[in-house]
Amino acid sequence: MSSTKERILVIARELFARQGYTGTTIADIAGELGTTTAALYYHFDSKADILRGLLEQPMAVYLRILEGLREARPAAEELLGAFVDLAVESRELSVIIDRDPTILAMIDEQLPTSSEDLTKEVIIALAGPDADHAAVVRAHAAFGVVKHATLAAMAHAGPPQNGPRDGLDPADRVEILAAALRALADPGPARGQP
Amino acid sequence: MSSTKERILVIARELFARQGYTGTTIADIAGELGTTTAALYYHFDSKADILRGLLEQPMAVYLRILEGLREARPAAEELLGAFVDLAVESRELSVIIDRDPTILAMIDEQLPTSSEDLTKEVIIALAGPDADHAAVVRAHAAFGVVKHATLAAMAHAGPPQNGPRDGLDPADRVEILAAALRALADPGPARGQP
DNA sequence: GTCTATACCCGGATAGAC
DNA sequence: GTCTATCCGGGTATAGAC
Repeated sequence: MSSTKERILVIARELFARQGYTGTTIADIAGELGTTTAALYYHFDSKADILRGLLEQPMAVYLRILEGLREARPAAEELLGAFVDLAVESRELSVIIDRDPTILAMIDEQLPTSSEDLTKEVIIALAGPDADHAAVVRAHAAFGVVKHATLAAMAHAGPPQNGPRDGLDPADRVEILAAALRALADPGPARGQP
Repeated sequence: MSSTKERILVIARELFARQGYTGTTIADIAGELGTTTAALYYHFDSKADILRGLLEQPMAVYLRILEGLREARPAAEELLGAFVDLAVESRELSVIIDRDPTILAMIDEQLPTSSEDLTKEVIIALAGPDADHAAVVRAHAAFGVVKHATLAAMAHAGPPQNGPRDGLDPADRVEILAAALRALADPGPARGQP
C-alpha cells in the first residue's frame, strides 16, 4: 500500500512545508527515507518532478473549482467554502505555494492560464462582474480570511496529539466562513449622513 | 544622497520581492548595480547582511507596535491600522518575509522573542485576553484581511504609471480596516432560535 | 571603491556495478 | 531498487592588484 514512491511524496511534503522547496535538498529527503540520493532518481526524474507529484491533486481541484465557477456562478459562501476545503486538503502545500516565486513560476509554466489571471477570476466571481473598486478590495479581504484563518485554525488544532482528528474543526469552518462573508459584505453608504 | 550602499539596498529589495531571497543571487544584484560581485563585499559582509539591512527598519516598527500593545491596550481598529501601515511601508518585504522559511529563521535568530510568540501576542490583543477559541479564529481572520487585502490593493494601484502616488489609497485603507473589523466582530448567538 | 581571478562548497544529477 | 563514485554547474565569498 505504501510504495516507495508514495513514501517519498509524504516525506517531501513534510520537508517542503517545514523548510520550503528551495530550502530542502534531495539529500534531506533521501536521509529521511533511509537511502542515498541516487535511489530517489529511480522513482522521480528530478526534484521538480517530486513537487509536481505533490501539486497534481490540489491543482486539479483548484481548476475544477474555477470551472464550476464559469458555468454555475455559485454563491459567495459556496465558493469561499470550496477554498477553505482546498486549503485543508493541501495545507502543507498552501504554505509553500503561496509565495515561493520558484514554485509560482513552475505552476504557471504548466497551467493553461497564468495563476494570476485565475486569481483574478475568483476575485471577480466574489465581487460580482459589475463591482466597483471597493468591492474588489472586499473580495480580496474575504479571500485573505479564508487563506489565513484556515491555516491558523489548523495550526492550533492539529499539531497536538488530538488523535486521528486531523483536519479543520467543523465549528471553525463555520466561523471562518462567516467572518469571510462579513468581510465581503458591502456595508452600504455611511450611516447618519444621508 | 544615494550612496552605493543605499543603491544596493534598493536593488536588493526589488529583486528579493520579485524572485525571493534564495532565488536572487549576488550576481543578480551586482549586475543590476553595474559592478562585479566582489564590489558588493566591500559594502556588505554577506548576502544575509544585505537582508538584515533591509529588515532593520520594519522590524523596529513591528517591535514598537508590540511594545505599545503591552502598555496601552489599543483598540482593535488602531492596532489593525498600524499593521496596514506597516504592510504599506514595507510591502516588498512583506512578500518575502511572510513564508520564506530561510528568512523566518534568520529573523527569529536575532529577535528577543520568537516571531511565532509575537504573532500570538497580536492575536491575543485582537481577541481579548478572555477570548474563547472562536474569537481567536476571528482574530486570525482580521489579521488575514489586513495582510492580504493591503498587498492586493497596492498591487492594483501601484505598478501602473500612476505617477508619484505610490502607497495605499486612503479610501482603500478605510475599506480594508472596515472589512477587518467586520471579520473580527462577534456575530453573537444564532439569530432566530432563542 | 572596484577590478580579475579563483577558491570552495554544495546541490542536483548521472554512470554503472550489484 | 539501491549502492558507490563522480561530474557538473552555480553560488558565496576571498585574495590581492589597481
